Amino acid sequence: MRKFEDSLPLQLLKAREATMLFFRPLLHENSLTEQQWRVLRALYAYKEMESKELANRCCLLSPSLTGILKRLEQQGYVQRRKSEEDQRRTIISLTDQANELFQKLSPEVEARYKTFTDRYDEKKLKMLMEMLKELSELEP
Amino acid sequence: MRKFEDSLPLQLLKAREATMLFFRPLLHENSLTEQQWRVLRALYAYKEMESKELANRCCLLSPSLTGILKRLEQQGYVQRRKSEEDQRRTIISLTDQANELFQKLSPEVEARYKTFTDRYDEKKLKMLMEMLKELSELEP
DNA sequence: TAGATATTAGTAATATATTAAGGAATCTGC
DNA sequence: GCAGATTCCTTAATATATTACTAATATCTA
Repeated sequence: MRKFEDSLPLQLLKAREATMLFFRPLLHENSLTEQQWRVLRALYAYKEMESKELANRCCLLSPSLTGILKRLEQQGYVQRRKSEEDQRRTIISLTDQANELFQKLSPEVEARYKTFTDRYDEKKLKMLMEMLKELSELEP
Repeated sequence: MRKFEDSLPLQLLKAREATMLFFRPLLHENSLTEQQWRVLRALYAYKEMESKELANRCCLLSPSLTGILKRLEQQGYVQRRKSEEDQRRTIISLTDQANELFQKLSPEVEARYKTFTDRYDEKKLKMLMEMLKELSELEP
């Protein structure tokens, strides 16, 4: 078997961890988990979404999303309503409070992104993103 | 702020998920979680290790490792002993039963790895691994 | 249109992730 | 030698991950 360190899933995990070190402190200062932030960002980009689409975009399973949304709702960041056409579907959107949070955090997020790209060349980053995208589209 | 899909942590997560789709069914057939398998592989590669080193290599935090080791011990795959020199340290190693598991699983793991490299060019994979390694060595 | 099937969100149970805090063993400076 | 700091592992509490299952609704088919 290949060497332990040559495991691709392990290296992806380590790379992700190293990247998050740049951003996690900022989230933590604002009492947000990584997953909560992912959900908020997706909703900020797409305005409103059904639960299932949100889970797919955020790479979350629906039982996880259920709990995350419950807590985000308690914190006043998201709201839910039932779809008119299909009563099974729930449509989720951001509150004004969440939009205000984005106004407040965006500059700092970008600043930390710059700190990151100061250390990891942007051209290399772009190439990496393309390779990752291709990888993520594979199917067994 | 950048587009939601341009988030590097998200793409790393998706790439990892896509990769695991090749291997997870095999682990599941053998009642192993991803993390349990990571620990077993590390121990297989390094024979025996202290708890702390094991956690570092596997990218796990020690409270998680405590539970994982407890369950692996119950399943008969690992054994623990106290270090002679330093009574705080626990040294972990594989049982014979775990080594037998590797004999049984190795061929199938390699087969699935080949299925993977049939779809994702090995030269590209090598380049990707190098970029990931560089990324994982960054510090904020 | 009744009845089978599929889809969506959610619940339940267990495993892991994360932060904080704990006890025991070791080290350090004095 | 010893008080205080440090290190290692563990527990506690909460959040998330994963699989299996359920309830409600929607769709399809005979």
